[in-house]
Amino acid sequence: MPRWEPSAEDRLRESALALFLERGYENVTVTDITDHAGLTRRTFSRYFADKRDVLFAGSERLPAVISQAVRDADPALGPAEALLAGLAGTAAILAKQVPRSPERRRVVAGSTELRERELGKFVAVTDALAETLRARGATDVGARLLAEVGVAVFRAAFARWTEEPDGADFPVYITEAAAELTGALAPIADQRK
Amino acid sequence: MPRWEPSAEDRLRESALALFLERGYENVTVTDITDHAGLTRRTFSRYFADKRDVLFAGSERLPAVISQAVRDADPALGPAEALLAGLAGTAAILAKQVPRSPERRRVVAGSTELRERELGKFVAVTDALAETLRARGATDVGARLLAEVGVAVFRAAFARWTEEPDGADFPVYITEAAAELTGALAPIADQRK
DNA sequence: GCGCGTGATGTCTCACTGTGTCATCACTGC
DNA sequence: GCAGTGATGACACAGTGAGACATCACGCGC
Repeated sequence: MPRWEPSAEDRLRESALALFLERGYENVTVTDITDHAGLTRRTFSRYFADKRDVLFAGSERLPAVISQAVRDADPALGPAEALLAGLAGTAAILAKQVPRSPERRRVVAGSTELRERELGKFVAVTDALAETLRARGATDVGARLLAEVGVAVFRAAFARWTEEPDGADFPVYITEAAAELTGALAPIADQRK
Repeated sequence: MPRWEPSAEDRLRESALALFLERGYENVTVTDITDHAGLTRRTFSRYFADKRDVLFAGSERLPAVISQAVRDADPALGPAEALLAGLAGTAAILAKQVPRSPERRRVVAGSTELRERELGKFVAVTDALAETLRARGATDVGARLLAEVGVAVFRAAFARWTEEPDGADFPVYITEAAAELTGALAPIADQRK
């Protein structure tokens, strides 16, 4: 229930993104952001755990969303197939819901600190996915590795999608990346039997 | 060429690890570390970029070491096979060279901040590996994904190796993890053709 | 043997971050 | 109206990372 100027949180996020794009993440202080938004540093801390966090709004929901999608996949599918279906489904939703993805991506790519944080967010996704895949019958180590591969595929697809603004839909990139990976892994897989 | 008490850098690392193990990473300040080592905070900054860095000595060499191992693999091997061979080879060397791995691992596992930093280090490995795999004939996207999978396999193997002190050799865990992964991916791979 | 330069370390200082505590203000419901 | 509640501001403090400069120990040439 916002009372003052609407939605301090959104204003902070907007200001942050704008300033980061303009000067680069490292050259912007929290005070710069709050001044720009007409608020104080203390208020910033109430909405975001730290300076990096202002760029990762809603990411705490991603693990639940993705694993739910995998859980909801056709029960006849094995773990790996369910994983792919779930990723593609999530990508379709995400592509519409998350605004400013390309801008955010550019800022994150420009700072080691931010890339580290992003990786941390994906670890949460990996953990949740591994748990879900175990529940769908994968072995312990297999579930972990499958989850890790799934996240890698997701990130590769996400990168291409944001880099090609007028390219294909997000889910298309997912199946493409997965095909490319299994192709590259085929020599090892075949030798296995 | 150190002149005073031998090797300030090593003393700082030792002190840091000891204190982190004793009280936990978050509850130790840089001043605590330097006091313990008989040095000053300013000197700490000269050896390490930040507080986390004191736990990641030598990690900047890892990308070069691993990619060199992949480059050195039998030229007859394809990218994926060379990757596995290189990882196993590096693991064998690493297992002997890096001291205190289990302790370090325990500390890192106890702090989100440190886990993030570790992920960042592995990104450098992934980048170097992707470049090497491209040189060995993998496609752009395929090289990236293969590298990512390689790092995942490496980390899974590393985790098991440090968790089972009297278990098998590090390289054994690598081939085990790779086999498990290709097994889990088989359904997708088969459907591909 | 001696001073000199070089490099490692210490001292001092400052900007920035993250956080606790308390005051203040705007709106809600009575 | 008026008390209460919740968002925001003001102030303070510990911790970090970094610049500028002083200082000290060693190795070398004379």
